Amino acid sequence: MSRVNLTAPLVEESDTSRATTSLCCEPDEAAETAAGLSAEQATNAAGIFKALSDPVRLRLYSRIAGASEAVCVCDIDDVGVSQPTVSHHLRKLREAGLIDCERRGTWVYYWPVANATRAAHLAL
Amino acid sequence: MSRVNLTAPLVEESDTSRATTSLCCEPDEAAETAAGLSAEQATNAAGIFKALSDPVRLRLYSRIAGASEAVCVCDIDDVGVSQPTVSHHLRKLREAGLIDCERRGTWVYYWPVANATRAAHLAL
DNA sequence: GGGTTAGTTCGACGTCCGTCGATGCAGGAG
DNA sequence: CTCCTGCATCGACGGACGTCGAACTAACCC
Repeated sequence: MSRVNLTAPLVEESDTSRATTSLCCEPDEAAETAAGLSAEQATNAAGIFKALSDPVRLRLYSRIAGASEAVCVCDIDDVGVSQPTVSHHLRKLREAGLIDCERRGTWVYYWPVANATRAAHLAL
Repeated sequence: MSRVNLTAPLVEESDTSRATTSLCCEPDEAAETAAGLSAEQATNAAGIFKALSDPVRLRLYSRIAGASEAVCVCDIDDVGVSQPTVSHHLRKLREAGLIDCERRGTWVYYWPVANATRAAHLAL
């Protein structure tokens, strides 16, 4: 663990410790911390991150997004979970707007939606 | 909803439907679909995405990552949830390796960890 | 028609997650 | 020392999530 031990003794120095007698939350620091995302932007981007926050789902997406053409489900269902589970994850990715699909005869093909990860890139 | 209705009539054409009589999962399509992430890569990147998959947490991170200097907790705790919840989310971000912190007198300051989102960028 | 194969949907289970109030703990002020 | 403030931790609650087997549907073939 490289986490800071918050109960440990702690820093001793010097120039910054002078500030401990003044206020921390100054009223016009806005220029530094106001940036951030709006509540709406955060919700949108978080939705994309959530869709990619499962290892299985992320592997499925990376296979779909990395292929040069639409991919058949049966080509990417070797990710260690049952077939209904794969279907469930693909649905989540669809609902997040990251991929789309189409039935071609017996099989269903998936492909990535262009620019679907833009909001996520802005947050990173 | 722009989702494909999988129970709908379905496409009628033509050149691609010829392929329905052949196999879908061809043995040497590897070059197209093998790409994807390894199970380990996916787990790592998914951990980062998971840390950013909550709107509140994403806003906290964007404020910390967007600031030019370390940020005091009290400068970013106006996100609409209680103080223990903010602390909980900051801990999650720390455990994901996205931020780090340090105590300075009465207050605790947070800053982003450099290159912590690299694995996530690779997956996007 | 019946049978088979590909894939989604349903229902249930256990686990994880976000939220809160209450509590604990460190540091500064008097 | 005692009070007060800033923040982390604890314990509990409700809801969401990942997983599976079973059931269902669409398409193809005989």
